Parts: sequence; structure tokens; C-alpha cells
Amino acid sequence: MFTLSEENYLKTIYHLEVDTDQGISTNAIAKKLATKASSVTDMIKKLSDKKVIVYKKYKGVTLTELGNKTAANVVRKHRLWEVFLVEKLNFSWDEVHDVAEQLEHIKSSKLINQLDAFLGFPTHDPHGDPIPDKDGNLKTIEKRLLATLSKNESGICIGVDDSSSEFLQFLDKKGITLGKKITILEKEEFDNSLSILIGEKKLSISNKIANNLYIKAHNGH
Amino acid sequence: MFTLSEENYLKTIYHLEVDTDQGISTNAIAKKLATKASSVTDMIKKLSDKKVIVYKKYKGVTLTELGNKTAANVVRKHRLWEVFLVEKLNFSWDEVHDVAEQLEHIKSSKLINQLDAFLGFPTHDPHGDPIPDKDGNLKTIEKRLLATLSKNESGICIGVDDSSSEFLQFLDKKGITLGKKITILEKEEFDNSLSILIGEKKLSISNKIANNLYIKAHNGH
DNA sequence: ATAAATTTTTAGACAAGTCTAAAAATTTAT
DNA sequence: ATAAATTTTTAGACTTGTCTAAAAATTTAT
Ligand SMILES: [Mn+2]
Ligand SMILES: [Mn+2]
Ligand SMILES: [Mn+2]
Ligand SMILES: [Mn+2]
Repeated sequence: MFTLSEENYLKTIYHLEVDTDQGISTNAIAKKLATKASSVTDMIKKLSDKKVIVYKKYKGVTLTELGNKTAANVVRKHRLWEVFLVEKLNFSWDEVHDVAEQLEHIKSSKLINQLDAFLGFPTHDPHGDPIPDKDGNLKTIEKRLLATLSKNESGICIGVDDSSSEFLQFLDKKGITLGKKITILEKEEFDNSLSILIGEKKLSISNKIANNLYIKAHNGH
Repeated sequence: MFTLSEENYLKTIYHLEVDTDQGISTNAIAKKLATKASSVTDMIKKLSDKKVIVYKKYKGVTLTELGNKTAANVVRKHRLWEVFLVEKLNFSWDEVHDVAEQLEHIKSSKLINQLDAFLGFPTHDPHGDPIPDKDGNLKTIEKRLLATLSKNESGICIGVDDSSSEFLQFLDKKGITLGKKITILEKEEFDNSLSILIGEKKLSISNKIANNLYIKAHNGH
């Protein structure tokens, strides 16, 4: 079994591995966890001893198969709880993260499997992130950042990259929610801002926003 | 805020206070928590500093108003989660305790209040124990141990004293569940065993069982 | 009232997880 | 190739919560 702290380190390494095929550096982990590099060094030893990561000096860490499965299970729990909070307890998508951070560490396989069933085996969490299955596998969907779409292209809004409550509340205010169809009306050269059509509404959004919204390619006419 | 460990101490003191009007001794706490008296002494200092208990040397501890409210809130969470597990996730009443021990420490008032609403504001947990309200108050119901009923008296089975999974599974096997009507057919003098009618069925149960089952007085004809 | 038994506290140690400050190793720049 | 900058590790300390063993205080028995 793993401690809460070990689980958080594993989850962090898991998330960092998505963006790279390199080993994950001590500093990268420290930064993500808002802790000190010296603390990470200590934990790397513990996790190596437990065979969940492999560490090559100065080359960073990699999750072993066991480590990946363990981390994926924490992520699975996190995302299932987020679905529960939104679907059953009327939380909004910007309120769920902190509570899920706690709930993800509850240990009971019956609990999580029954919860999965109770929720109807959801495939994605409220932010559009995929939910790993019992074995830690997740089906990746073809998604693109809104910023990569060209003029007149359209697609369905399926996720966010940044899921901070500030960003999510901003999207709420603009009326941008998952499932909505977005069409690029205009791309401004000088600041890369976009003029888009979402539902019936025309909106102007900055490049920063466009780089945090995921779109499912959609053969729009 | 209180740590997980502090919450467990408070909850223990809360439960022990039900049975007595004396202060709760260091040893009593140690026994209930399966820890050592010296550890309890340390924690008593911390909890006193935090103004949740009052300690009179060699006279034991008492919860302050704040301590009582804090402890009751942990119990409230424990029991609401137990209801959730049984009602929504198909746990049986003997499987819920250990998971609830973990869930009771999740910190989010929105979570617990929404859960309460989602469950339809239940008043009792799956073992018949009352659920404290937001302010820590609970309505006590008039209940008696089955062992105290006389011949021909009857009542409704509303709770258990011992909620170990062994005892609960035993009750399941005998077909004794909360809400059922029980009538005393016979009381044996020599071993205090009972012959009872539960539903349509006649059963013989030992005094030990009768001392762990709560009955709601019922003006049986 | 004194002795015996019990309860509680103290003293010192340990494990987990974290921190700061300094040293060592590695990588990058000149 | 050497120096500079960066990354990582070590050393030592601290906190929380726990433990054992011994000392001290209190209660109970004679
Ligand atoms: Mn976490
Ligand atoms: Mn999420
Ligand atoms: Mn607990
Ligand atoms: Mn219960």
C-alpha cells in the first residue's frame, strides 16, 4: 500500500509523463508539487525501493508498470469523484477539484467500482479528461487546441487544458461549456485572437483562451 | 482545523461521554483507540490547547461546546456516508464502517450538506444510530434493549449496540433486520435466552444477542 | 496510616515527511 | 578545456504522532 504522499508523487509523475518521453526531473516534480527538490530526492528513494519508479541519476524518473497502474488508479478515483460531485451533488465544474484531491485517497476497491457503476461508467470527467479503467488504460481521443483551428473550421468543445477555477468561471461567464459547437469566424494576425461562433452567439476570445480549450475535430460544412 | 488524528480522539471522547457523566480517563481513551496511555497524554495537551476539551488532572477529560460540535460533525459525516454506501452503492450494513472511517475525515461543508440533501436528509444510519444535524444536535429516541422486554411485549427492531461485522452478519443469517416487529414469546430463566416471533418466524436467541438489539417500544396488543 | 495496586506522566526514541543551507555532480557557455 | 550556471544530493533540523520503559501521582486495600 501507498501513503497519501506517495500517491501524490506518483500522480504528479504520471501527469508529467504525458507531455514528454524523457525522464521526469527532480526539479519538475518539486515545482508541480510545490515542494523542495531535497524532499523529492528523499521520496524518489522510497518510491524506487517500492519498485514503482526507476531512477537514472541526473536523467529523471520513469514510472514502472506497477507505478503507472497505481498512479492511474488514483487519477481514476479523482475523476470519478469529480463526476459524482457534479452529476449527483450539484457542484459546478470549478468547485470539484479540491474535494476530489481528498477523495482520491480513499482506499476501497469496492467503493470505487460501485461508484463507477452508480455513475453509469462515465468515460470522461467534468473537464473532459478521460477516466482510466480498472487496469489503468484510457482511450485517447483525437483532440486539438482551439488555437490550432483555421478560419471556417468548426468542432465540438470537449475539454480544457487549464482547469483552474478562475479559467472555468471565465468560460461559464462567456457561455462556453463542453459539448457546444464552435466555429472560427476570423483569426486576427497581430494578437492571434479569434472571433468565434458558439451556439447562436458570436464571441471574441484571446489566444490564451484558445490555447486552453480542446476541440474534437468535426467535419463542419 | 483539526488533523485526522485529532478528529479521531474527539470522536472517541464523544462516544465515551454518552455512557457516563464522569470525565473520560486517559486509559479509557487509550483502550478505545487501541493506542498507549502516553500517546493519549500527549494528545490531551494538544486538544486542551485548542480549547476542545477540558482536562482535570486524574479526573479525565470533557468536551467543550466547540469540542462537542466538532466531534458531532465527524460522527455526522461518518453516518451520512454509511447511508450513502448502503442506499446508493449497494454495500451491506456490515461492510460500511471501515470505508466510513476514512470518508468521515474529508473536509468540505458543501460536500456533506449536499450529500445530506441527496440522501433525503436521513435521520438514522444503517445501524439505527441517529445522525447529528449541522449544529451537532441529535434527537434521541426512546429505545430499549431487547433483553429488557417482558414476555408478550413487542416492539420494532430499530438498532444495534454492537455493530461489528460478525454480529451484523449473524443477524442477517437469522433474518433480523431493522424495521421488523419482534414479540417475546418466552423468556428462559436459567440462561436468559429468548424465544421470539420475528415477522412470521419463531426464533430462539441468546441473552448476548438480546443485549445488543435495540427495540422501539410499541404498544403491542 | 501505611502499603499495594492502579493510573498517569515524563523521558527518550523512532518513522514519515518536510525544510534550509551547503556541498557535489552535471550540463552549458565561453 | 575551463569556467559558470544549473541540477541534485547530503547533512542536519523540525513537526506530528507514535512507542517503551521508568518515574510519579493517585486511589484502593489492609
Ligand atoms: Mn491528492
Ligand atoms: Mn478533472
Ligand atoms: Mn476516523
Ligand atoms: Mn453506523
